[in-house]
Amino acid sequence: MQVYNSLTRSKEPLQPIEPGHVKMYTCGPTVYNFAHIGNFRAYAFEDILRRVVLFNGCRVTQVMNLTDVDDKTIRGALAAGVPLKHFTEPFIQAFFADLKILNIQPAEVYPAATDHIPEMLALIERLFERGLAYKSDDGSVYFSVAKLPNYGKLAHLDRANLRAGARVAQDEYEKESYGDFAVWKAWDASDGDVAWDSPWGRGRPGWHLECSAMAMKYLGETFDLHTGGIDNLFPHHENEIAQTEGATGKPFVNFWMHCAHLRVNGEKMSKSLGNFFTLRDLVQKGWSGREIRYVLINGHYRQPLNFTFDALDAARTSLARIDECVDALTARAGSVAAGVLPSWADVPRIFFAASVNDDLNLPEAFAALFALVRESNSAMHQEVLTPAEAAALLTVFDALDTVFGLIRFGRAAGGGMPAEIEALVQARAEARANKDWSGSDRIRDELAAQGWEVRDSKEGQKVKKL
RNA sequence: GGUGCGAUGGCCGAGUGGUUAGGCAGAGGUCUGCAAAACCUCGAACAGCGGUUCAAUUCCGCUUCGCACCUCCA
Repeated sequence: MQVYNSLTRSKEPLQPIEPGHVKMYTCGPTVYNFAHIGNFRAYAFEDILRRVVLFNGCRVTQVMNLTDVDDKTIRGALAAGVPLKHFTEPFIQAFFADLKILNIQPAEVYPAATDHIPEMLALIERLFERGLAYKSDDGSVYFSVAKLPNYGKLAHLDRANLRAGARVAQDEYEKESYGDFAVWKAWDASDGDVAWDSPWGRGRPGWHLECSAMAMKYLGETFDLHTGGIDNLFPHHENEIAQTEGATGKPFVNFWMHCAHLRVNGEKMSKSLGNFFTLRDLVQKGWSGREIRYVLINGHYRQPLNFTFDALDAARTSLARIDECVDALTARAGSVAAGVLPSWADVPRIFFAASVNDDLNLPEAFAALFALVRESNSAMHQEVLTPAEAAALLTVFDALDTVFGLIRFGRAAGGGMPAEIEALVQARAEARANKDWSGSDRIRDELAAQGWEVRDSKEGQKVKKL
């Protein structure tokens, strides 16, 4: 497979250091609130990446950090009047629950920043040894960007052209030069009781340092792949590179991948625009995890994605179409063992693999999926599909679904129908046998009113809960 | 000011120097008592202006508009 590497700004074959085993680090949530769908776009992208690597027969070791100490978590804990861990724990659990709703595969390791303070202190020590860190008057420790010649290689930023952004006041910290960033932040009153001892005084780790220390601990000083949202490219990822390469003198990461932002109704998501949604907001509005997942992975990860309710509607209809096809194939296959695949299935099957391996081109992968749906339906319509072929097609759908993660996932449970529904269906069968069409239609309306859809086919009535 | 990205049919969203992306929505048809589903067919797009070329939606330049980052936003 080949992927777009932000470092080289080109597509390159993804070759892991250890053949057949991709080690990746993905920037995880800051657990001060429920994650929103913009966050989940990034996690869904990383999930697809992971699944495509697995699809290619490689092993994956994925590390996703939990940032459980920073300005926002500290502020939240102080406002709630509880210890930091007590404040963050529910959001960590909510995050894992949300991942399940979206069928995002769990990472191998979820290290929390507060559990890795010793590793962080050791890393700062190494930076001092290399002459890359200095202590300021207020007790904070800064990384000296000027000492690292290739600082800016990821963001392609020229230090001479850096200028103050609007995000942070310039006089906030006591730094030697603009561009230096804190690896250790000295305690102040706004931190409450959140502080750790260090050789440089009480304080807490800088955000960038957390990721460097934890990535190195679990994946080694040099590993394959690091991902995140495009907004993390600078300064976060640039600074991770600076810290790690500064300390080790070795390359940190071979491949960097970044996903574009999500917009909602064509606008940046924001609370004031009323288009700010957490996953649970959408679930409360009646959208399922698989419908939301469909929308999130339906675009290419490097293009901005416009999230709309029309798109969710389209996802619902599209998924129903896939479900109908899979159900029909399942019925056709019966208990027959998979036989030879119909020849027309080869093109979409191969096209699918080529698409996902070309920098995760999911839109094309979906086109392949729908080609299979269309051709399968067509073959069944013409009654030329054998049960063995249907069974073989189902194995193909399942193979594709190892990447999509939504064909077999999250479908409304079939289950039995309540006795009163059963009775209505039975009554309707009798009405139909008597060609009592108005009676049949009346019962169909009644079933619809109770949330059950009935369809007539050659095999009889098909009843489905809506 | 710097560094990048983008503009595709009613909506979402790929891709390509010449040949149907795909999904949703829409139109017509087949099937059906009707409906639904399914199948078949169809219409509809490449922001604007130049340039290169036999040929440009695709390559180049400019313009307009939009987005992202420029020190702790996925």
